[in-house]
Amino acid sequence: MPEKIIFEETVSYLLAKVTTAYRTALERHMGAIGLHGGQTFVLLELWMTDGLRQIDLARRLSVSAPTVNKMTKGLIDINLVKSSRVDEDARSTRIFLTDAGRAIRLDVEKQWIDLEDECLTGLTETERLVLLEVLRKLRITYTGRETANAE
Amino acid sequence: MPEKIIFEETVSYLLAKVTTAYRTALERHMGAIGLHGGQTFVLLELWMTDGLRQIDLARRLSVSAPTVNKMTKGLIDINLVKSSRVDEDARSTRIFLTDAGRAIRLDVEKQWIDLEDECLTGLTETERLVLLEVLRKLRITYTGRETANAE
DNA sequence: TTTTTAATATTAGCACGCTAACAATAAATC
DNA sequence: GATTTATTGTTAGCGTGCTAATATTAAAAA
Repeated sequence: MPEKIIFEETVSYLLAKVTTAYRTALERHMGAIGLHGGQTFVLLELWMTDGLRQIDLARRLSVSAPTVNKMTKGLIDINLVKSSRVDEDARSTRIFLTDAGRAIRLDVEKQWIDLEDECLTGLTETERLVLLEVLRKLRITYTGRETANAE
Repeated sequence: MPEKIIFEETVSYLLAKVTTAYRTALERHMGAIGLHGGQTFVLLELWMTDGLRQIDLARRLSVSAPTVNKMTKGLIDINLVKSSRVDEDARSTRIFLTDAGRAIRLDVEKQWIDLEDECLTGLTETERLVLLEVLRKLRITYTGRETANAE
């Protein structure tokens, strides 16, 4: 007999519900300081390593090249980042932070703390630690990568 | 002294990485049977309660009215669902499953089992149970609702 | 050296999330 | 009954993810 699957009781189902809701919360928090969700993660990478090429960002963020292209365009439009062609390779452009791009870090950190507090509401410390570990595993499962700093 | 926040070690950061990757995995699995991620969840609701209005779907799925409008249009285009105006209220339309819309359930269940298996790769049974509980809590935190069957 | 292949950025177009704005209808209020 | 308010669906437009296709340039192979 084929076992009847109950969608609502699967991890995948709940994960889908949470992912949608979480992205909305992220947009709300970052929108408060004039940023969008995806743009925030580009800035995070540039704060670690300024002057990355689009292809580098795509690899570190685990997103496609066109997605990076749009996100950096958005950041250029609001003057947080600028793009420079380099002599070494006429194909690629390097993305550099502007002064404003460096300065907004404090605001992002403040919002991030709020976002994290909201996220942890109702979770015990044990649940938080297990969740961290499980999310790391899920990240590897889906992206095949543990950290952003990969070649 | 302001504590230095390490984004990569927050739940929010990992959640963001996993959400993006998970949505891609969902698209891949459902794409294999000609569906998109969002459409799948509309079907799930209609399998439970056929003939819902768009506003009902929006509430149960915790998404906006325009989003439901687009997703149902997509389902109508591929003939899994049809929309009927009702006498009782000239504003609203009710969404009904077609025969194909009922029939595709078996394919979705099959894909869903694969999706769930992939998701659970590398997790222990304890981690799975804690994850389920935590995801339920996160869902409430972000949507203020525990189940889909809310008014 | 010439040709082929690979790498990088970009454009077009789709799904799915959102908000804002609008039309039509129903319900409530005066 | 007439007016106001609320509900429902829809359109327009944007960000963020994707794939496919294209131009340009670099690297490899012939």
